[in-house]
Amino acid sequence: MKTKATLKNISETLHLSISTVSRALKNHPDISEETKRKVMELASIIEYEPNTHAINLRTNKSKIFGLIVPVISNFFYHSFISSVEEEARQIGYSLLILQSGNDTQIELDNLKLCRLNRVAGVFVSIATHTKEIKPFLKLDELDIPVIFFDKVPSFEACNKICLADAEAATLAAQVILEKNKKNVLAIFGNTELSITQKRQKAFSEKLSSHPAQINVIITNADSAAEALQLTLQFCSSQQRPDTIFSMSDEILTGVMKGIQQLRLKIPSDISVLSICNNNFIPELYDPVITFIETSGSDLGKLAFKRMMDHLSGKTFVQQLTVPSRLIEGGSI
Amino acid sequence: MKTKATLKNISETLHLSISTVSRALKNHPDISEETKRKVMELASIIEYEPNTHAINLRTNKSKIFGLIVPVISNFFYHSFISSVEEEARQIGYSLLILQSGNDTQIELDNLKLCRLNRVAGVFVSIATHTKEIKPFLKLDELDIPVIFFDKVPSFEACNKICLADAEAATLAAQVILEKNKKNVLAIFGNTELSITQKRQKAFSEKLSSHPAQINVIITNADSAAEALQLTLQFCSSQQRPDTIFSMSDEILTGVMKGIQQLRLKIPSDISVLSICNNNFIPELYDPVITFIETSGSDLGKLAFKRMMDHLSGKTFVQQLTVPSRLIEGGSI
DNA sequence: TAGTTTATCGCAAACCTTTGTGCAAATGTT
DNA sequence: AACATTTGCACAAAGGTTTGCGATAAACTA
Repeated sequence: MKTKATLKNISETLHLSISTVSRALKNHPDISEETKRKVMELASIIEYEPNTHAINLRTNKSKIFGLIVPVISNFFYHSFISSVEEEARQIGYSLLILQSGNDTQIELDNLKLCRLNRVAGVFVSIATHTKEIKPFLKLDELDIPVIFFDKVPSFEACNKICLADAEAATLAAQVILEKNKKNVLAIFGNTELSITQKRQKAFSEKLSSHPAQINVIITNADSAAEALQLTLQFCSSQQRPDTIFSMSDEILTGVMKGIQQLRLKIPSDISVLSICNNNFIPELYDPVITFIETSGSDLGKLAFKRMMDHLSGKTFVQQLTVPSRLIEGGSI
Repeated sequence: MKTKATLKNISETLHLSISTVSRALKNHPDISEETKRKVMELASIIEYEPNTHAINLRTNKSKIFGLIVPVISNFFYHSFISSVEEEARQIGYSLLILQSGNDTQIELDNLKLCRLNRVAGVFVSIATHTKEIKPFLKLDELDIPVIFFDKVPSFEACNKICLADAEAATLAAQVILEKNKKNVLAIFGNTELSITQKRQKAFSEKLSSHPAQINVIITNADSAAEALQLTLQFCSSQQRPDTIFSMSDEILTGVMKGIQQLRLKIPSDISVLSICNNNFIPELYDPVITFIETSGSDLGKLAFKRMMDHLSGKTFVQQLTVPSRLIEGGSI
């Protein structure tokens, strides 16, 4: 005789109307204390749980945030997701996690999923080649806030939470200047990525603005393997650089593998400086690598805060930036 | 005049009933070709999309899988999640990702969320101290399959997909024997974890079953930092071990940091062997670390297949194991 | 006493879709 | 021509909850 616990069920047992039961459970002032007591008691006994789907249908919303990223197997997104999940959980929301695989079509499908599920909001880091942002704006029309983070569109009127890409690179260049390094091998990422362009530009400008005579070789690597090759190539000869700068965690791993292979000692033989998302990769090595942190979890917290603002009505558009900071290790 | 695209809306425009429109869109044989054409045309024009919440309410299901893990910031769960997400996406399902933080109470909350959202199924790796599995069985009663993976309860009658924990350790011991190593420092994880116990037991048994005189030191580390300390402690003296065995990725990172610090050469000064979830950590080093793979993504694929079986009616209970295999690097 | 407020609760619509059943007209069968 | 079948569609209920409004009776005011 396991009858489903519904408002209707309770109402029939107690000879009340459905609406009265509903209001009683919500502690509505229209309902007498006596009735509330009875309703709550029975509800607790039969373990009543409101039907989420019915509520969603009624309210045309759900207590779920959509989160679309190119890949979740990535240090940065990883810490971002963790951080957002944590915050969301505390206010009773969950995360619908979707990978685009950096494929614009899948991204569109994912976006559609968010729409169909009437998610409360969407966090999205767009695929590399995504140009069309109309589909994203479409969500905004449905009252679903869209917060872009990290990989954001160039379109102005939308919410963007970014890392201080240029600033991090400038900071790195500054460290190199302060440490009085003269021969730098700088390895950046794929030249098509805007983050690469920004960092490369800022890095070069900062160094060239300085009177000191610094020899800088700028290179680009698409993967850790390529970074490894570059490291081997440029560090094998006698006049190897005194410093290697890496733009990302991934590149750093390639660089470090090369350094191990060449049996170079850090920092006596060669110095290393990198931009990283957190201390995980830098602390794998001895000495710990000095790096500029561009924190994924900080970004997550900020993005979440922005989302909350939106949900509570502060719907103005804003572009925010998470500052980066130097974390000293012993590699430079 | 942006009217919402609903069946009702279409039906009114076309002077048809809602049910006819519904059936037309589903290509029901009862509806004439002519009518279908008109309905589909209009539906396409006004971009009709069925309301997921309404369907969910009707069917008492949703096209979402719940996935509960202690933490997502973990190599293993990470690759597991990625793999399941990928498979799910291909059949039009999504993932509701929930972290328990290894806290039994939060785990219960998450479970409740899955229940309330009427997820299609749940993948769960339970928290360390979770003993009570009734709440999990409750989902089964609601026709929501529960697939336990990795950290599974000892209770018999449930679906479990595990790694071959003992087998991996046995395989490791076997490699050590084959390579004729004599002095082994073995670092396992927290002794309270069942995975530690299983691996430690299998490892010891395999080694002790062999007639060769092998000197083994079994130690335990709760973190990478502790593994680092153990490595420094046991390898500083002249009679250091000829081999270090590590039970996990995390421990391996600690060991490797110690080895770098001591400037030991691999494999001439010391050999290294580890059990790892994938090639990520082992390939960070030079030479690449030889390891026994216990693949998270393979586990994910298997768990997903099991879930699909359940959803298509093959509801028998089963315990499956993902085999582990040796991936040769150059560290032993 | 008549009119007004207050407390308590029910009615019914709305959210949108799916589906069993009923019904009329068109077609087919002898 | 009389009956049986098929075709094409509509009606209505069900799924569970929320909420504006109306209704009743008790308590209060003048």
